[in-house]
This record gives sequence, structure tokens and C-alpha cells, in this order.
Amino acid sequence: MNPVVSQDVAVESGPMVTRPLKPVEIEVIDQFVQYSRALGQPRSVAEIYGLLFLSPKPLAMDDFTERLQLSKGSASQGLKFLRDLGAVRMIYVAGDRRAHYEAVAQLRKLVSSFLEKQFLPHIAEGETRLERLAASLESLPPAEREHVARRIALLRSWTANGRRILPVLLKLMGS
Amino acid sequence: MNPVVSQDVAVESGPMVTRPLKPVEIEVIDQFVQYSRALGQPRSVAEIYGLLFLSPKPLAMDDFTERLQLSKGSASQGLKFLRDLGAVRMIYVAGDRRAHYEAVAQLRKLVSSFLEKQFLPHIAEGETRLERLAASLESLPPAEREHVARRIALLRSWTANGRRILPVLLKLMGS
DNA sequence: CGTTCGGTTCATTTTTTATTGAACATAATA
DNA sequence: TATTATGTTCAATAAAAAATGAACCGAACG
Repeated sequence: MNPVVSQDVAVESGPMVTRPLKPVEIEVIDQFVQYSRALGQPRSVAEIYGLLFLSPKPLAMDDFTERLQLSKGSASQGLKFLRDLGAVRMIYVAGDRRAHYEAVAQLRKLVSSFLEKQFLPHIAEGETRLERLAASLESLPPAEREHVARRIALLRSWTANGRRILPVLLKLMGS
Repeated sequence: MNPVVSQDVAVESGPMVTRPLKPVEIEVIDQFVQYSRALGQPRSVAEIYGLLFLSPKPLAMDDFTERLQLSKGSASQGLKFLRDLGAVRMIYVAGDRRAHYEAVAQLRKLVSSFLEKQFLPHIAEGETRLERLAASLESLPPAEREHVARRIALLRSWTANGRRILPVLLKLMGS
């Protein structure tokens, strides 16, 4: 509750925020939040990435919990997610025990690892499943059998298509 | 509750299903359900599309509520969603008052309308917003200003990229 | 060592999203 | 025109997902 970025105009009697977000930050973060919704990703993750995206220097967990008003748990989990995705890179800062992060601001990298993490597993699993299925069609009445077989073949062609297109898509996306 | 397609092995003492799903149907529907999760779409919609995808003949609402154990409301809303998406086509069946549907089984069509409905709006909105923002950077301290300006330019290039790539992607996807 | 700091985990709570079902509309039928 | 069949809408409910925060772990510091 009390998301830092929202449509609401004012946060009434809210908690003291040491370094409140600047208008630019709010706008850009909200932009990332929009995209995250379209992609079915949690808002906190988008907020973290957005703040980092605009920051000229690496940030540590405290920065996220303070400025975005997130719990330690959310920040930790969100950063883990972004690390696993390769959307964020850990940075060593001399004389500071804390882990620091910077955004990996390469569309290609973001898209590719997102697709790899989010879709390839499903596609792979679907492929083996459909192979199995295509084999076990004898048990259907002949009338249906042919139609169903065609549909399954079609579905398989879709996943094949996906695999074929992915690399081209990434190439098209430049650096 | 009581989803027709699930990992569970048995539905114990469940309600009488007149025309229970065949194993092939369960598998294929579950496949669509998997994809729908990755895309952040409700399971009921995937179930409807999956059942229709395999059906050799057009189906009416009753078929969905009966065979998938959905409420009338869900079936109605799910079909509306699929209609709006162009994933489903209405079919007139002589001597039957009910509306019948058949699946539009063209990957290209599905992907294109999904992206159009789900992403283009966000992209468009983001573009105008970022234009506005780029203009109002004077209020930032000069040190930050340059970096932020670069980031915003980058973000804009991303959306431009998206627009450029979309048609190519669709072309690559064949019919 | 013992203490503090930075961070992770995970059971609980909160928030969001999807589903239900009853009330309502509308069109075909008799 | 009354009746029934078909479908939609939407407030209430259920289910799923995300956020919280306290307990915990381990490494650095003194």
C-alpha cells in the first residue's frame, strides 16, 4: 500500500521520506510500471529497475527501501529477480560493505533474457508434450482423429516458428 | 475453483459432467493455459480457446459452461475477450438460435492483435509522456541533467525500436 | 570471540485479479 | 402479447499474487 508512484494526487500525512522522488523519477518509474503490468510483472520490480535506470551512480538496497518505500523483503526479492534476469549488475564500491547495483540498459539483453526465462521453458515443455500426444491419437474415433491431428500439427508448427523467429528478432533489435 | 484442467489426478465426488473432456482435450487445453499464464491472461479464457481450437465444429456457450465447468458469466466474458481480440469468430448455425464460435487458428493474427491490444497503447502513451519529460529537464541540477537526458533518449529509442520491429516480426510469422 | 551490519527467507497479511451467480436485457417463439 | 431461450452486466465472493516484517544467517568489524 502507499505505492510511491500512483495516479493519486497526494499522500496525506504519509511517513517522512528522506529523499523523495523527483518528478522526472516518478514519471520514468511509472513508465516502467506500466510496461511491467503489460508483462504481468510485479510493480515493485519495475520500480526498482526504473529508479536504477535513471540513477547516475550505483545504488544499494537501502536506497530502494527508503526512496521507494519498499520493505526489505520486497527489495531483496526484486533485486534477486532482476539479477537472475541479467537486468541489473552488481557493482563493488570501495569502502562500503553493501552490495551496489547498476541497471543493464540494453533492450536486447532485457528482451532476450525475459523471453528465455518466461517463454522458452513453456515452449520446450509443450513440444515434448505434443509429441507424446500426436502418438496417442489412435484412441480417438476416426472422424475426429484427423482434425485433431491437424490441430496438433499446427500447434507444433507454432512453437517451431517461435524458436525460429527468436534469434532474428534479437538481431533486429540492435546492440 | 475445481478447474477442469489441473495437475491433480482425480476429481473426487465432483459434479456430474455430461460430456467430460477427453485426454487429448485436457492436454491441449492445459497447454494453452500454460501460455496464458506466461502472458498474464486468465485461465478461463485459455480454456475456452483451447477447447474451441480442438473442436471440429463450432461451439455455443452451453458447451463451454458444461464441458469446462465455467459459470455463464465467465464464459460470456471470456468469449467477449476473444471476440475483441479476433481470436474467435462467430458462426451462424441454421435452425439454432444460439451464437456459435470457431477458433481463429492463425498465429500471426493472434500475436498481432494481442500486441496491438496489450502493448501499443502503452507505447503510444509512453512516447508522448517522454516527449513532455525531455522538455522539462531544466529544473534538474546540471550534473544529473545530462545523464537523465541520455536515459530518456534511450528509452525513447526503445519504443521507436518496438514500432519499427513489430511489422517485420509479423511478416516473419507467415500466414 | 561477541557484536553489528547487510542481506535472505518465508509464514502471514494485504492487495489485486478472476469467477460466480442473480438480476437484467433482448430477441425469438407460440 | 406473454413466455421462453439466450446472453450480458455487475456487485459480491473466492482465488491468486505480491508485499510485509520478524526470524534467521553469515561475514566483517572491533
